[in-house]
Amino acid sequence: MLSTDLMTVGQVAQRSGFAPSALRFYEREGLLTASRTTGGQRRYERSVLRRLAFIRAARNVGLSLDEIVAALGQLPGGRAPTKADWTRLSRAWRVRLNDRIEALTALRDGLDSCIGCGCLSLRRCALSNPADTAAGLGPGAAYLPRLLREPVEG
Amino acid sequence: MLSTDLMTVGQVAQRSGFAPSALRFYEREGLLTASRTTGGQRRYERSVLRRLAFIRAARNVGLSLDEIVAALGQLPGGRAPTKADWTRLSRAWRVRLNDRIEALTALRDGLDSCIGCGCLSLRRCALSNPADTAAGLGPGAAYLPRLLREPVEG
DNA sequence: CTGGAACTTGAAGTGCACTTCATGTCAAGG
DNA sequence: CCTTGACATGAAGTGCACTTCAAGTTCCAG
Repeated sequence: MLSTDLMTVGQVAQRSGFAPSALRFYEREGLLTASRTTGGQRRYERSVLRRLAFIRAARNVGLSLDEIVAALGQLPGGRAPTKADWTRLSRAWRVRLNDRIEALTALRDGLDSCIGCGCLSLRRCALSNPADTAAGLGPGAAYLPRLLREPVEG
Repeated sequence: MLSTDLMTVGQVAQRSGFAPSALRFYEREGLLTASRTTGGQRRYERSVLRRLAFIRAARNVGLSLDEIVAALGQLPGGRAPTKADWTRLSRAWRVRLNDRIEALTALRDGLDSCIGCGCLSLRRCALSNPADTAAGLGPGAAYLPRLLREPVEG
């Protein structure tokens, strides 16, 4: 057992569920920091687990690592996030989640109505046929929830 | 105007919202077929638009191209899908969508309870700490496909 | 003090879904 | 016929998020 409460990569990996290679990668990318032993090995404070939980939650919400770096940057350096910090982030995430849920639900309901209407040709239903009915509205077309459409040129 | 109802890549691209390079890529990957002019240029039948709509819908549901190839393979060659074909596919998709919706909803509710409970440490709440309870889910827990991870607006 | 697991690094590899590039050919309006 | 924009090809590149590899070093229980 280690003499301090510092953790090795292996321990952090086990406790966080991230692979050691991911932890090193995150450090290179500026998402994590770690102190070093005289021999050069990483030693993590326990707070890194919170940070990793934060990172995982953010990934689950759909943020890219760049966005997470930005979000972490908004939490004033070093110190634990205040309730205000957390609330602000949470609110932004909540919006994202709601958008996604809404988009997926719309898609699912479209699918249901497709089954219901029995449109065999896949020609009329909104789910399968965005291009023809809405060609004038631009690529990717209309009925598909905006969030679920590809970022095609505008 | 072309003498037949066949379409060029450019036209299909414009009508479908997929880039020409994507259409060529899809052909290489076996998702599409096209006839050729004597000069070797691709000519698409109009049905390709249905197929592309199908592909887009499948992508929106979160299927990989490999999965889409498999799904398309289940539609007996050439002929239009029967109601049974469509129902079977739809059911599978519906399950996927429900899983996603459920996961996101759980995440959002976790977020809500985080705000509500004011847990500043990010230590106990379900949102920030899935790792301990779900480390077995694998690295990064990237259950959100790239399609669902769009940049934050605003 | 020692053996071996765990750690270090930079570079390269992986997988997905495409896009871009270089170079050359085709099609159709004027 | 000629020009020009659209099309063809294979190879290589992109971006994300990591993982794997090779070769060497460190830590610490026994």
